[in-house]
Amino acid sequence: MLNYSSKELEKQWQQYWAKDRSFEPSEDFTKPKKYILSMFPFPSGRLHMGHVRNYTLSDAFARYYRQQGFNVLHPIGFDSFGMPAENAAIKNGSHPKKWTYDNIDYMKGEFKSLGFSFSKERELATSDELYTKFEQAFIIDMYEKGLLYRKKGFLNWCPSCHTVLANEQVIDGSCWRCDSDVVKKDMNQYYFKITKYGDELLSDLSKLEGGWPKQVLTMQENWIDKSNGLEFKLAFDETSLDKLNSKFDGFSVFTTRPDTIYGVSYAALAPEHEIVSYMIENLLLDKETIEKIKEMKNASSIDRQKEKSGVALNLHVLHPLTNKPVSIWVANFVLMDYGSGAVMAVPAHDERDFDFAKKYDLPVKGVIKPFGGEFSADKPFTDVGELFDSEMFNGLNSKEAQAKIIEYFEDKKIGKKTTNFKLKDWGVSRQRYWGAPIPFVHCHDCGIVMEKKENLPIALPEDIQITGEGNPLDHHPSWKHCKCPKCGIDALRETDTMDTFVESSWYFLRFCASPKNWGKEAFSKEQIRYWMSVDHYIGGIEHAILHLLYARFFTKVFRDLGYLEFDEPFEKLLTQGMVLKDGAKMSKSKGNTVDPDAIIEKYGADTARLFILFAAPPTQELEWNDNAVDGAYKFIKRFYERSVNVCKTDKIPALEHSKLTKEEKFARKKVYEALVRAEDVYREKYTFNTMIAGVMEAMNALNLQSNSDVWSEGYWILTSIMEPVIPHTCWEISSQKFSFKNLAPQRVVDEVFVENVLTLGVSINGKARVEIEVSPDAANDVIIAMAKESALKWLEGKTIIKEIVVPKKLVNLVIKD
RNA sequence: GCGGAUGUGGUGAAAUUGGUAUACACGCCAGACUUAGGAUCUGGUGUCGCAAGACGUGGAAGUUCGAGUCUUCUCAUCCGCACCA
Repeated sequence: MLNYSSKELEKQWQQYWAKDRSFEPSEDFTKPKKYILSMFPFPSGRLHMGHVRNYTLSDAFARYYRQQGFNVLHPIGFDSFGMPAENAAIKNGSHPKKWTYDNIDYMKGEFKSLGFSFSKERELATSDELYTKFEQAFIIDMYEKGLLYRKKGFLNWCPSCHTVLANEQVIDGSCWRCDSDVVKKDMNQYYFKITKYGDELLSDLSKLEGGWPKQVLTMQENWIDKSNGLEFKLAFDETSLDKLNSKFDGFSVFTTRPDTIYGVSYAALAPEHEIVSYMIENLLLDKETIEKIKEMKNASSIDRQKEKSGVALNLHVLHPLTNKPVSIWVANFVLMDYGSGAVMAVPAHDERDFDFAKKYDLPVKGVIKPFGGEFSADKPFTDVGELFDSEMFNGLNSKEAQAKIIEYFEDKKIGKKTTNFKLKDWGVSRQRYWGAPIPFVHCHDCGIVMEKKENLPIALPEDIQITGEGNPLDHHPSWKHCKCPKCGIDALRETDTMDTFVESSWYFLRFCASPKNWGKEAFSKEQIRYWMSVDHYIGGIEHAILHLLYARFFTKVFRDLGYLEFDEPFEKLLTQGMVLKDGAKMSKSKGNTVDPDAIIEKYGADTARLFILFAAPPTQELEWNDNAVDGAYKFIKRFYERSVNVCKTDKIPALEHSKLTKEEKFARKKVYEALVRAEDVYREKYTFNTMIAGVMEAMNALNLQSNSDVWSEGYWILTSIMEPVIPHTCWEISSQKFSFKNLAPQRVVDEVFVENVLTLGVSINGKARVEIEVSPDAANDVIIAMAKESALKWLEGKTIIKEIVVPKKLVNLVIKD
């Protein structure tokens, strides 16, 4: 009698794997490879069930491909810069570095106790100085290429985190991390020129089709949101020019509907537009108007969306085609950071322009009517239609007119075809301590100067005061004082640090580098060529835009810098569902968390892993169920204890199928069915739940017979299938019984699927009625005759009008009265 | 509003891709063994019905010999984006 004791058994194998260095990738680049990557964690302190699910999935892939003979890279690291470390410092006085690395140590222990087959030697933390060193070098390269620049802008500022946020980090007008209302602030900051890659980031999404979930592709597409249209200038009339002291001769606008241009009845500027600012500064507007504009500017983005409002500026531009005067307004629905911050307004054919016009009683001039219908000024007509009141363009349909009008503007050199993206440049400076310093120096004479690469890394000082007020680097007595790398005079270091999403934008490349060269280079082209791209990338859907977009951007930049030779980093993306308890996402505030350590303590790692993979397919939400966890434990226990029926052997037993009993044949069939299913699951479906169900069925079938060769063959295969899921138990069985020989590719034996009797369903008018047993080579007319005989009771007094035989499945008889 | 998904027993979920709906597991019911246990084993378990049988994959229609699966419409839930000119 065997006794399953998860604790001893698991510990023993974890020690074996550590000692044996079982999971280190080989440096032999002639072998076929698989790069299996799960999104690395922030070292928050302890793993939660979402992590466990994530790494259980990647581990299953990694172990499967190792069995199949691939050279597998399955690394892990820690995305270890970031605000929670600093917040912990503010709260309880610990140093962010200590807090971070203590957490990392603890979490590494958890990885081990879960039996994850990560490469130990390639573990890294992005806050390691060696990592910062190469990152800063890349930043310098990007600056030299003009892909990083500094400018003043209206930035998203989180008053609670005391730092700026990228557009991607503002969710519904709130901070993605702490949920505070984000305000706009006017300040200097560094930007990555991600918009330069807007077109490619969009068009290359098609290369990912099939490999990435559709949802993620759509989300990225919507985020980048490209639109084509016409950009042209609206010029002020004489009176307005005078009013503005000839400081501005006009402003440019962008439209995707040039076909509606004859319907322009006013134009509107964003409250932040430079012309508006000029008028306010020079008191060209009355006090009341200025107040209203200030109100618009200060409104939160949510308030700003509630109701349209605006004020007239008493300025006019001339319509570019008709030369008629058009009044200028400031409107809250015009956004400064899209297009040029100004729009031509066509209330007759645009919902927003219409609402605004109604409120301020502005003219509505229709120029497009439905085909075969008339324009009505009651509501905007936004569909495709036929142009009228549009001079030489009358009668065209609006689609054709768009192209013709753009052409006309280009001919006359008064406008041009333009593409606009909703995607903005990525603002990366953060006014916080625990991040990678931006490696630039401000010199009075030379301006912004790059640090010399040999001086990298620019490391963080450790003796800092973290109070939560202001930027600790800025307040440090000596750190920022330095010499200008160019001219040598006294200068100041940049005290902003980088957004932590910069680190996660290239960590998957760093993993490709052999650790023995980590000090010398970030990675080599040869290593990258071999390991990339990532074959399976597994993580949460919450990174659909942020991390995955930035990582794609960096890949393209690195390609253009000559560091690599491909366009997309992640071949296949698997986005796992959330882990729920009582129908809600597990969270500390709701008090519905399940601690992985407690589950391991009670049942062992294999139970946790089995439950997680069995309870739901990976992309779906997973509802935690204590009873079902118990069930998973019982299965493993049975699986282990019944291995007493298996004979020790180092090759798969040869069985003479025809001599076996019915039960023995059935057991073999179930075992090989499970194998076929497993191959399918790993190759394309990833529905581990059905694979495990198959193994359970096979176990149930094995139990119905007692032939020890059938047991041995069954376990030879089942332990191989299950090793990626419950590795400890399977290594134990495999070492006891098979000297590990079965942890290798398995061959499907077809003879077990050959039946000497087929059971067919007989249905009448598509309705299942009885079953008949026929020989596999029975002719259709014999089958039909048998079917009729078996179904006599339903056929009495009816006429059969059609007979259908579906081979190996069923017979359908169609009857009528 | 736009976009993406999902909807099957008491529960988590299967269904070889148009061929006998509910595999596997949890739960529940009954029984066996008991050194009484939240262990193990055996059997049962979609709904209605004594039964024969009828009904049954959110709802309605359609295509088909045959639909959970395909088509159209519709309802509900979840997620993402949202004044983008």
